Amino acid sequence: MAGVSRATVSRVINDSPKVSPAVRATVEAAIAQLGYVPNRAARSLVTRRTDSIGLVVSEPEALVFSDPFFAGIVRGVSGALADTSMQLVLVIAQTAGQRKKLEQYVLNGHVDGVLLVSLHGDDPLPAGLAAAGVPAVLVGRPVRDVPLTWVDADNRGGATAAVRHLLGQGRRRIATITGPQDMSAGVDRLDGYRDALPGPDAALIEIGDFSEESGVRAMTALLDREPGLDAVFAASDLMAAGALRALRAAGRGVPDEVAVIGFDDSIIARQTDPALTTVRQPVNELGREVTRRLLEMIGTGDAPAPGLVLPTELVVRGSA
Amino acid sequence: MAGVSRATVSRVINDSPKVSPAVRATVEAAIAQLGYVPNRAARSLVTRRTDSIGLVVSEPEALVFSDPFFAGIVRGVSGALADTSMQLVLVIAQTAGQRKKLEQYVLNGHVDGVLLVSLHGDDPLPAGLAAAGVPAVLVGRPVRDVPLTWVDADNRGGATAAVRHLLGQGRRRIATITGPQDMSAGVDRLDGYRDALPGPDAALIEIGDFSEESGVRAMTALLDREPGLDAVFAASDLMAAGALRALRAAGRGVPDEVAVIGFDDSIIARQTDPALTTVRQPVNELGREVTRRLLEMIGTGDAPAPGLVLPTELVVRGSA
DNA sequence: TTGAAAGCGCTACCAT
DNA sequence: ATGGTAGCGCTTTCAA
Repeated sequence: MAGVSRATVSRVINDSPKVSPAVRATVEAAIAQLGYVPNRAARSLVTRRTDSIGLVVSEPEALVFSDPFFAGIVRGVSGALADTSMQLVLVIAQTAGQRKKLEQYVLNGHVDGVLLVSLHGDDPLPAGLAAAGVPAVLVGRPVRDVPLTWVDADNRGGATAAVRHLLGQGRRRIATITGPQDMSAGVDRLDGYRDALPGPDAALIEIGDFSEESGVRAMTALLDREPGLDAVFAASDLMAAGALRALRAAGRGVPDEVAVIGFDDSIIARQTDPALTTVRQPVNELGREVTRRLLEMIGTGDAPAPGLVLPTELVVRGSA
Repeated sequence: MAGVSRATVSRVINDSPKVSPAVRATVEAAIAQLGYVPNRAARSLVTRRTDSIGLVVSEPEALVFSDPFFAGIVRGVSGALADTSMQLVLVIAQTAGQRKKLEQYVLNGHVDGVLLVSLHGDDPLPAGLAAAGVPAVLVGRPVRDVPLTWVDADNRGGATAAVRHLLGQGRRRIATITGPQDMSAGVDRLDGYRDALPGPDAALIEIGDFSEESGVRAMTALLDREPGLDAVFAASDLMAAGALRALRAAGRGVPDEVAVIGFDDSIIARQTDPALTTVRQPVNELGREVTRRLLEMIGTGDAPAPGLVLPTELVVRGSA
């Protein structure tokens, strides 16, 4: 229609500098009129790029999706991808079989790069990706050392700020309900708690899994063991909500008798009674930043930059 | 490696019946040993299929992601896709420009089929897809008639059940906070309310947008207009939570003075004080079923089956 | 600055 | 039941 060769059309589409302005205009007009859209598969076949990135959630628990954290990440990622021609492929593996397929899929160049979310310490995927040279960025600091970039919220600092807030209110027996210790978010938030409390008491630490039920269980155990506690820092809002419930069941007043702080500033933090004092993470920025890094890696093929920690912020509400 | 031609390998991979068992075994062994995975782009180029479906969220509000409803859908969809070779592509369009790109993307065969979520009445996309013959299934009944299949929860029945529950408790001035009236979930839940209340009073109806803030606003307006109301049915848990807050601010006791029922049975329903009586939707099944339908349409190219309504269930907690 | 043509890896048709 | 091979739509040399 434009009276030029396929090669020229291709150059126009790919913004090649060596096309005369006149020809470019003609071709663009033809493209517009025909509503022509390049065939992705054909292009992909020759360029060996797929123009898509995978958001990989390799997590046995179905929990992740309901998690506001994940929702924020998706929003950030998709926002950063919006004015790109990149597509977002959601790759989810819950069973062992699916994880195997996932690995093959990702390692075989079906996506140009990978964003890894909700990593557990024993997951072999990051190392595999790094070894295979697949561009990949982690959402959250890896527990074990991996030659991949990552972006994380300042979990440790946020936890410390939370505990200091409790100390500042005169609380002296401050317990904590941790996240899973095979995830950096779990480890770091516990480390932050320890930072603020020199010589912490092991009896004041109970391990949870971020879920509300685990919060109930942990709080119950803590009250049993340490009836004199006057505050608790939970490593997730969900666990804090569970703790609230257990405290109510035990007849303890919040925040008078026991102060409670959560983590995430998720939507439930404002619904509990009293509303949760909590630590906000910049989830959107996190999603944006991991995407930016991944796109850069894909573009330049460059070595991974060092990890980046984004600041967290204490949000004070009624529970502490 | 197997000592056969590419054609035979292709037949093995595509489960062609005309391959001798012996050869098939040899080829499969070679495939396993080489870790060979077919190139998706090349295959796509010749088959004109992409082996991926799009989950299209064409919604100006960022709200959707935080919505537990959406999370459940994603889980259902990805579950139904798990033992398939289909990939899930998340297509999100928030701005007008993105919506335009989305339309082109989808209409140009970049996915084999489309799942549409969170549809507003004025969205031209469903009709466009139907006209273009792109397999598509709607999550939720369309407001305007569209020649596409859909699967929805029984919003109307659920709302009726909720209001009947209130009537059964002796409530007589039952107000409602509706969802947006350009979405079927908003319309149907209002219709269900009307079904249970012969000759409803327009003063008892206030329109919201599913968000918590709109719940606060609507409840405040209702109290202002109808101080004598003794119950309110909100078309979402978020709005119910907002209503709870407004009621507390107004000094009304829940459920004694005013009973409250929400919709969705989302995670916040158990966190509010009192916990929300609400209507549960089978989100997971919804996701599964739309996916099943889409896969069938893609497979057979068949005409759309009639819409399907999945039952909802009243979950009684403290607020009513 | 433009065009001709080779091939990307696969499937599907036609032979055998 | 198997192999040979054309060709899917595009990008990218290489020539002109």
